[in-house]
Amino acid sequence: MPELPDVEVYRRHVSATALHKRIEHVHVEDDSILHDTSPQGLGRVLRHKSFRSTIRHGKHLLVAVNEKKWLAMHFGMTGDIKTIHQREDTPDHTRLLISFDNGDHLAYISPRKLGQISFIESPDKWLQQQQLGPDALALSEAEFMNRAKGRRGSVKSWLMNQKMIAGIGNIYADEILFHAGIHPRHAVNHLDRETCKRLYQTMRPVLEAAIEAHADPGQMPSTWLLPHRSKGENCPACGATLATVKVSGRTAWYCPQCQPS
DNA sequence: AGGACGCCCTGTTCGC
DNA sequence: TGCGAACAGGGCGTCC
Repeated sequence: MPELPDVEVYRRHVSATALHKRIEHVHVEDDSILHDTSPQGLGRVLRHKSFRSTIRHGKHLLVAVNEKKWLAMHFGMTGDIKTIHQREDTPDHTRLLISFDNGDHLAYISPRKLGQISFIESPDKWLQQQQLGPDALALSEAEFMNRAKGRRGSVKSWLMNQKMIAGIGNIYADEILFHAGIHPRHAVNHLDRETCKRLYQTMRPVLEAAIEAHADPGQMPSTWLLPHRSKGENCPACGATLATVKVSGRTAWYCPQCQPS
């Protein structure tokens, strides 16, 4: 689930429920999710401290312990963040459980263990090292156009390339292209200026509306592609049967009528 | 440079 | 219905 809108929902949740509380226990259920740290290292840094603030960049959630220590969380293809109250059962696939002194716990959930957690010292420096592009919601039209310039390859793989723009994955790339009326395989460098602008101007409202819907497909408008991406379903705009094509090794859902190649 | 592929994992869905 | 195959909202490395 975790693309930009999902991670923004997690960020807001952490920000609203997990800041300024004393951390009592840190339990690592599966250390394969740890990157460049250990259960001991994690405990040493977090125990008896509290979280101060949060930042989201693309699909990454960063939580500050102090200016020089940030917990960086990534979720892979499946993941979630939940608050557990008191003695409630911890959710399945909880890989990290952080317990606060008020009895609440923050659970980092990663069913397929494709997520990763690490410590970083400087968000700015780290984002640069990771070569992540600007966050999709913090990107100007001019820079968007600029980044598209001279790129070869399909528009969908360009949108999903985190070094170009951070935050867009398979689902929202499809959603944005659907609303912009662009075929996922269309070459980026063949998009005319107007179409490229339309793509930019579609990206932000789609991501923002998805956040408003709490990144929950059930709360998204039925005019969206997202609730319809399965075999035999019809385009919510024109009724044509939806089609799929492989792009960057992932399945792209699109409407052959509304998004001609 | 960018596409195709395999891989890391495990739970769910698909198709015979 | 049952079972193995294919697939799933990410990203990395390798080969071409």
